[in-house]
Amino acid sequence: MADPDTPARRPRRGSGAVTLHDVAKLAGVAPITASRALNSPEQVSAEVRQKVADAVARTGYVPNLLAGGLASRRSRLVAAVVPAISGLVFLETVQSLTQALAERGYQLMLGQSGYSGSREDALLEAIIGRRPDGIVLTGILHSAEGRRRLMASGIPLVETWDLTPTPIDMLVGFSHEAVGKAVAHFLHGKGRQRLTVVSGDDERARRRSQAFQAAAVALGLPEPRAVFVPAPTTLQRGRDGLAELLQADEAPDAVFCSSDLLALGVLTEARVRGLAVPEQLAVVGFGDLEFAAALAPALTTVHIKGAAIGQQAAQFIVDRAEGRAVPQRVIDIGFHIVERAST
Amino acid sequence: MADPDTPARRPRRGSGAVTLHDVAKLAGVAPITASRALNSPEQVSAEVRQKVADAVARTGYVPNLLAGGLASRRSRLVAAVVPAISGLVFLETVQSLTQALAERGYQLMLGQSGYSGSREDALLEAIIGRRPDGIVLTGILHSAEGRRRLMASGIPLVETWDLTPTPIDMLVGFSHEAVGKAVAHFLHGKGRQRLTVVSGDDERARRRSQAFQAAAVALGLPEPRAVFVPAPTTLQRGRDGLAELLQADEAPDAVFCSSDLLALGVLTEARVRGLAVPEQLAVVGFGDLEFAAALAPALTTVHIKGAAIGQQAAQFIVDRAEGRAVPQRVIDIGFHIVERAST
DNA sequence: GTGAAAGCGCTAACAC
DNA sequence: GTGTTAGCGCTTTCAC
Repeated sequence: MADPDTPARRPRRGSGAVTLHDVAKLAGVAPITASRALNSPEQVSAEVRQKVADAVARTGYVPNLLAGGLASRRSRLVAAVVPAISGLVFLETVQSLTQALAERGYQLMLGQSGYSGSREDALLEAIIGRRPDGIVLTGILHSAEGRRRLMASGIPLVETWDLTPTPIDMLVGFSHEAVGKAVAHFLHGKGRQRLTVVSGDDERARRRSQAFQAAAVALGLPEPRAVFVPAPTTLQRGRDGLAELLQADEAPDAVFCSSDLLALGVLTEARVRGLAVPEQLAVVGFGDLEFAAALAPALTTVHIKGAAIGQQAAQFIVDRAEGRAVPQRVIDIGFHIVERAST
Repeated sequence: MADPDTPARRPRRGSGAVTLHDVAKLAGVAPITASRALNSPEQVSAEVRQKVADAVARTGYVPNLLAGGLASRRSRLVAAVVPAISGLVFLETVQSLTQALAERGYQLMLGQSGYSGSREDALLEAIIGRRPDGIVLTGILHSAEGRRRLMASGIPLVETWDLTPTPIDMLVGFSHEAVGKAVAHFLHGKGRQRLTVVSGDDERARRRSQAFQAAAVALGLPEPRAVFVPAPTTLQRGRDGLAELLQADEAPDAVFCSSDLLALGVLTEARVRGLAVPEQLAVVGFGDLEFAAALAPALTTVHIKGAAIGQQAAQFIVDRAEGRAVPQRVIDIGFHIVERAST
């Protein structure tokens, strides 16, 4: 029973899903009115609001955000890039970011760049191509080309977990150098003399370790020996790290670990070897993951407000996306050493 | 210097970004030809391919995937829903899923439903609205309404980490009941008599625990006492759990924990109390996270091939998205008990 | 192998 | 407060 007016050219058929058009027809209004009833209800009469709501409920309409994003140039999508979620340190940040964004009606897209940065370019293309309302970068961006593309894209960008001297756009982080220095001073203040480091070999962990070593030397201590293990850090690598440190002539009396997981490994290895913590060996971690406080002995560690970083990053991006001014574009969120039984 | 032909009506200006149109003009071809040069190069002459590639490089063109997705009805986006990434058990799955999808040109969108399921509806709307090419569900979907919407959306769906009798669409998982039963048999085989459980209170952990209890009874053992702690599980809750179990008249000689983190807590508490593992107390975890093997004593635990689950889920969705048949829609990936020093 | 036309489903811009 | 029109940037369909 073909319509006699049907043109010869076969029209492109839609996906079959309910569209705003269908809702509008059912509600007896124009599509744009239905759109307003859903997106800016205050612009529309209570009666229309009700009719549209009914039509939505009856049809099971779900707005097509691809179409909406294309038309409005607001995707309500935010991309986050982390080296690898299995690193654990960023988990809290990702979690709070997801949540803070969800509360404001935005969705998180997660990308993993890997610690090496090989897939970085493809990842950036996939991200920029989706025209997210913002990008959150956690950990360094390896390629200069990548930085250029991001700047060229004009998408609001937040760098986190670091305090670079030349931020691309916005930034919420802390100084890794300051962390290294603070831990050296802390251990020195505890009377420790033979400091050492077990660290992941990623760039920021290295910077903490180097600052730690430099500060120790500045305090008149011998230069701390350092063992670097491949990132991401694991318990096993912490055990291996301590084992390696113990091969030297002089036994260390303190270890600074670049992650709590490494520190747990060091604690484990020390226990197995009958090395008393903190009496013979002080152990300091980094991250203050949940388990740090519950270990026995409880782990002294550097606390980073990961949740606050995520929330602030969300705030930055949503403010920008909604056209609000962002006066303060760089925030040093700081850190603090949580002293527990392991030192 | 206004163009005299400019109509009175102000035209809607674009985002200012480079479009396929610009690339095509620069390459001296029609937009559709430029599109083909990028998306199906084999349909186009080498010469055109080169000219388009040059134009892309010169302009820094990044395809707008929102527009492409709207027109082609393929978003190259896959959504994953987990209760909370901080739960750790799903990390490996999410990681491998992200990676497997990225290799095939798809991007992962991550949603967290929370263990309670309160935000679930809003999350589903945000997901379905983006017309992903697939959805991966990890952990149960709480609301029946949610299930209905997902089915109605027609989006390929993979349920994971479980083996429900009535899958919505595709499924890759294992039986939690079988896990509980296997662990009970394992401990019984080791000669343990007074079995107990420390479990998260989420639905699947409960099912493992109940199957564990039922199997113990079937083996002629007394019914294992169970302590349930709020999900997500943590080290501290493992410590608390064991403390509570030890208050009873008869001390347990085995604990089955619903996660490795809980097990680490139990190990820690046992050590603090001078309870020898495995001599006085056998401990079994669940998940086989990286640290399980490196602990002292090394943790016996249930290994789940989280990475394989992620890869298979990716395979399922990509196959469907690209129109390939998926003959086997339900895969039991199994599990196995990794025996280590803690039992 | 290449192109013209017509949308995908939505919203910005302008009327009334 | 509501409607009309014209796109957003891309790809499908059909034609050559």
